[in-house]
Amino acid sequence: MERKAAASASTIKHRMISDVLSGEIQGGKFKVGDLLPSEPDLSERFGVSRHTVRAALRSLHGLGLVTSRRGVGTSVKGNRLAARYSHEFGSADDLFQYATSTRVRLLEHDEVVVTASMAALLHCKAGERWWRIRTVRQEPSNNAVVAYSEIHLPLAYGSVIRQAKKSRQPFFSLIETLFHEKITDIQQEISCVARLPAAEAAHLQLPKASPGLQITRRYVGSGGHTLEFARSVHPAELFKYAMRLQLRHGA
Amino acid sequence: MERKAAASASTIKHRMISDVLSGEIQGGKFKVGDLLPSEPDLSERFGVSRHTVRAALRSLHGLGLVTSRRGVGTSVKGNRLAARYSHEFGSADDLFQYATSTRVRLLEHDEVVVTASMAALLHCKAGERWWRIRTVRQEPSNNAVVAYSEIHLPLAYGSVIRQAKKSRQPFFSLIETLFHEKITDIQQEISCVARLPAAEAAHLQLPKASPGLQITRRYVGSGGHTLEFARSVHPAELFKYAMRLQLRHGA
DNA sequence: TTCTATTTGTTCGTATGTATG
DNA sequence: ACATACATACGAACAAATAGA
Repeated sequence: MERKAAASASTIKHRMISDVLSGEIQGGKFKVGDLLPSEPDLSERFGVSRHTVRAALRSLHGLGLVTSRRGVGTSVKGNRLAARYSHEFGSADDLFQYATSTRVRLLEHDEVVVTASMAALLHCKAGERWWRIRTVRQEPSNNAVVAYSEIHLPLAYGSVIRQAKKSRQPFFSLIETLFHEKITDIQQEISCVARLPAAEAAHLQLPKASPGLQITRRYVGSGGHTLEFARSVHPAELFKYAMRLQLRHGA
Repeated sequence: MERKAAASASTIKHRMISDVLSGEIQGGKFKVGDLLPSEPDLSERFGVSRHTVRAALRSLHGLGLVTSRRGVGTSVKGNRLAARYSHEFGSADDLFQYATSTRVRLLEHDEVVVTASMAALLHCKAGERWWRIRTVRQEPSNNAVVAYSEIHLPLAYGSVIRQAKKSRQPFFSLIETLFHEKITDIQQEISCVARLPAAEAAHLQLPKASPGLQITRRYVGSGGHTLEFARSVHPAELFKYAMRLQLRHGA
């Protein structure tokens, strides 16, 4: 009831004009780099005030189609609608949406020699020695296990493991502060594992060969090297990864 | 225009005003949900024309801090500007990481009365009538099914279904162009379904009760209403959702 | 229910400032 | 110096949506 079906027949002038111009840009009448007619010229063409033309151009600017330079004119920047959606975090901690409500427990940590397949994930050479840490996350109320994680750290950062036991901060956060590193990039993959390995299913208190949600994250420092690699598995149904992607204006 | 530090020491009136208001919002003088003073009131307060106030508010709107409703006023939408990590897309299409390589096939579409549980997902009232569309996505090379989707659209947008068959564009993209809507928010949830319903498993050419990766997305327009709701299921192991979160500079 | 006051949205006109070529 | 083009800013009026009397 609140939405009218009259779609492209807008009576609003500046929108009509931006529609026409947007169509002409996407249709190729104005190519990328071309200068659009000047604002007074467009005013005359469409029979509207310059103010209205500017409102239309502002909309095109918001769509990323044109860019204006004073003293020069308005030129075509792109011919495809470029919206930008972003998924933003206050900090990397926000990745762990359950972090506040759950408790982490360190199971074990040992030095391992990385295999070829693991090396591909860590972006390092096979045969290198890394720390491997195993943890579970539990709901404090009923002790239900919500995550089993396997974390790999470069040998140099081993001291954060002790710290983590005391401070309860995530590894990457400790690495940032203790080693003056800066996480500039997080590469994350989410997938569904049809049959969890027996050991992991056991940690999650699930029957053998249960399915699970798997999330892998590689934390990359400013130098491009891996600061931490984490793989977590979660019981199916119990865990949900929610995110919100918002349109960013003024790209 | 943006030489550099012109932010707070700008002589441009509308910019100065947006700086002040932005500061007051972030400082807590106006809380989220609060209504800002009306445009005429702000004109008087700052001693400028309403036109200039509107330019300032437009800038705040672009920053995602406020939202305006005709007949009501301008209210505060958020109070934070700088997030550190962001996951960006060129467009909402990029959510479908496989979209370019796969082909979508429309199975059926019908009008349905939304149940109470569905209404919660759609953010509408139970009993409303919506369109429901079922599709599958196939790999062109071997015809393997990579996704089964169930899409809900408000009745008013039914015309895009015909269009989708011809133009092969996603529904939300057609709604944007045909109805002058703008997707400002996408709420996405990723989870693992332990046992897919029989019908869905069949569509995915999987054995009964197979696990699957489920992704739900709610596309929200600028008015806050749902433009499209989509639920997709993918075969386990076959599908991976990858993303990259990058540190934003200047934060 | 109808009416009215309020508030934002659209559009016009006009004038001046500032960067470019 | 000059004309051109966009940027900023003022004033005015009406339309459309909303909320409350």
